[in-house]
Amino acid sequence: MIGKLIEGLRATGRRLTRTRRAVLRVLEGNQYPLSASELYERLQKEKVSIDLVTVYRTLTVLKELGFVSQLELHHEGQFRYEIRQGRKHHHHIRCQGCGRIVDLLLCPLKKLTSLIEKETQFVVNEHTLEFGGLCPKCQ
Amino acid sequence: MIGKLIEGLRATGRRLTRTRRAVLRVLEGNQYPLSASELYERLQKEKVSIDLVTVYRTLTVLKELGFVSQLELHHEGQFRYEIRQGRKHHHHIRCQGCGRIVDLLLCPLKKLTSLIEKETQFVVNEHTLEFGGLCPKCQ
DNA sequence: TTCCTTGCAAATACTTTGCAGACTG
DNA sequence: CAGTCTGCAAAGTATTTGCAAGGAA
Repeated sequence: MIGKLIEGLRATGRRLTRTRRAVLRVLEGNQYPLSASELYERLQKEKVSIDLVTVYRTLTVLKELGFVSQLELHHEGQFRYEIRQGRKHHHHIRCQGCGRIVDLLLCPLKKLTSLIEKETQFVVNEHTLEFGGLCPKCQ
Repeated sequence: MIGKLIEGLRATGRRLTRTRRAVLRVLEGNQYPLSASELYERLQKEKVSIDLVTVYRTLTVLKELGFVSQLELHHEGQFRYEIRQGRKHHHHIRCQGCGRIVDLLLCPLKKLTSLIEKETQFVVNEHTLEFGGLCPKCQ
């Protein structure tokens, strides 16, 4: 992914830096979407010297370049970020007990969109769908 | 609705006040869910003297009593509140241009829930579904 | 009169911005 | 070397909490 990142950065007059590389690496190594502060903590554990502000700025850049997507899960009050590059459209389910987040691969909403467009006269560009419940350990 | 409110307040050792009555009235008079600060502005326009903090506290109480539901629409970074009492389960669509929020009456997700429970081993308790697009005026 | 409720000030949590020095290409 | 990037400090936004005065029953 680094190759494409360099390409994307150059194309927009930006540079590949130690911190951008590190943020992308940590995101790639994670199963579930991370918040800025979680990302910051992981980087600290890996002895990567970085400021929280830089984490935010880096995530903004990666989002602009289309490498990550930004999610807002309900009842969280913060953003989360996950690698988007090469991943299919998907949704999430979050455990109300422990907060664990799991991907859902199915998306039943494509058919629904045209129905909603008729009902509301909107042009639908995006949707968010999220489930909440209890994971096996928390039941 | 005031009758039921008094009942609910009394049952939990609370009182009916000028501000609680006013907050409920404004919410009832609105088509779409309001944020705390929007509610505050409306109250000011109606010459109701109230503090923003009290708006938040009142909304919390109304939520606890089940009179309003709290929503988090995406890309907003704030909560919104709408009357829940006597309303059916529904979702929303929000215009990416002007921010207008419209109710959707259909909910296609009941059937999906059991499928997701099988897929993830979670017990599903809630879901959020939201669409974003452009309303007729903003297209 | 009791004790719940309110307003004001301040704190909190997450995120963004300003600026000068550090680093990439 | 030019111009981008970073860290630090500070500001911004939404929301919550502490406390003493005000108000409902």
